[in-house]
Order: sequence, then structure tokens, then C-alpha cells
Amino acid sequence: MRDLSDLTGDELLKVMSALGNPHRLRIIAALAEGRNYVSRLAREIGMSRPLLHMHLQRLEGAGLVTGSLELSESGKAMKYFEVAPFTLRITPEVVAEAARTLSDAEETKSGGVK
Amino acid sequence: MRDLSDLTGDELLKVMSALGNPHRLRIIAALAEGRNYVSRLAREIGMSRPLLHMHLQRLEGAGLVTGSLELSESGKAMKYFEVAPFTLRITPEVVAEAARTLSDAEETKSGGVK
DNA sequence: GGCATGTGTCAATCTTTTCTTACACATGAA
DNA sequence: TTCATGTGTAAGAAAAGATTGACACATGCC
Repeated sequence: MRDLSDLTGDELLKVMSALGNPHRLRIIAALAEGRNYVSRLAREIGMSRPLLHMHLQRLEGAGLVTGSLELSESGKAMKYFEVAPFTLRITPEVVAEAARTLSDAEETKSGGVK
Repeated sequence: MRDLSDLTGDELLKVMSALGNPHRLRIIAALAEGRNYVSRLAREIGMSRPLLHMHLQRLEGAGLVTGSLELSESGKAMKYFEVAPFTLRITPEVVAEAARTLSDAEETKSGGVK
């Protein structure tokens, strides 16, 4: 079980903003019932595949779900996603501590400090 | 200590998106060190007052901070803010449970279902 | 009165996210 | 080959969020 306790500010930010969207909350809820592949999940929760793809990307980037490309028996490539069991405990103190390691304005936005 | 455990989907969403912004994380961090009034806080963390005002609004709406208008000794109206001691524990199960009470698309956005 | 400080808010703008449509490529089955 | 299903992504439109600057109004003080 991944313990999201001492995340850096940037990581915490990524996790929180990933959770700050209704679709993504529903996606996590859906995956909590079991792993699933993109196209099927898209049909089940009634969302376009490209859109779901984008949201899954964001969730995976935050480490909340994990995806793996697998070959079905029939030989088709299927991208399965599942929730990454996590526990996140947030308090003002935790936020204060994390805020200390917030990169200026997320600087170069992706890479580290130049 | 406010315990954010069984939030409705909409409430959880509000909290998470409130925390999904670097400025707001810093604001919480700053207020964790003690209450402060808007203009001063704005100077201390180097942010324009209208902007800080907006962020505080969002944080208060999520129940993470509370503000109170007070009269200073000199008679000036000062708006003091402080963090609302909270504990938030998030797991996939918590998200799944909360997702069940997510209003369609937050419907009318503010009021409940028509 | 004029200046500094506090409050609040609106309008316009810039930026970021979100979402759709359309495309490309692959495989199995009819 | 054609159809159904799977993958991924890029371009552009639409919507939401962030930010600035300019107001208005209040009080204490010189």
C-alpha cells in the first residue's frame, strides 16, 4: 500500500489537482471495483475514449492508478488500468510541510530546476 | 478538529480542487503559522490583494479556512483568516464512496437539485 | 483636506483545462 | 477485403480558472 505521507509540494499538488475533478473521482471509483481496459471503461462510464485517456494519464501521473499494456488471448493490445492502493492523510501541518518544497511556479513545468 | 471523513462527493471535490493550487497550498501554510489579515498576508506572501481574496474565498468555501471581520483597536475593519484544523484521509475506497454522491455535473453548480 | 491603510468587487484579459472530432495503426473474424 | 475492436495522438473549440488594474468606501493621523 503506497503511503502518500511525505510527498513533496509538487507531488502533493499533482495528487490534489488530479483528484479535483468529478470525472476522475468517478474513474477511480470505477477502477476500485476492478481493473479494466480503456475502451470498455469508456463505455461503462459513458465518456469518450480520448477524454478518458487524458484523465487516466493525469491520474497515472499522480501515481493514483497504474496502467499496463497487455496482449489479450486473441492477440489484441489492451491497456489495463487499476487503482494504486494509496492512503493520503492531509492536515494543515502536512500542507505546511509540503509547501516548503513547492518549486517556484513549478518552474519549467515538468523537468526539474535548470 | 473538523474531521473530513464522510464528505459528499461534491464536498470532497470542492476540497480537493481547493487544494489543487500552489498558491492556496502556500496560503494554508502561511496561515498555519498563525491567523492574519488579508492585506498583511498579501504583502507577506507577495500576492495581489484581489487575487489573495479570491483564493481565500475558495478555501473558505471548501471549509479549510475561516474568516472573521473584526475591528482593530483603531477602529479599522480587518478581515482575519485562520486555518480550520482538519484531517482528511483519502483512499480509493473513500473516493469510491464519495463518488456515489456526486451530483450529475454539479448540476446548477451551487444550489442543489432542482 | 490629503495621505496611508484597511475592506470589497467588477471588468477585461491571459492561461490552463477540458472536450470533441478526426486521424493513424494494429489484430481477429467473416 | 471489409468490419469490428483495440491502441494512441494531434488540432481546435469551448469552458473554467487565474490574474491584473481600477474602482468605491471606510478610518486614523498629520
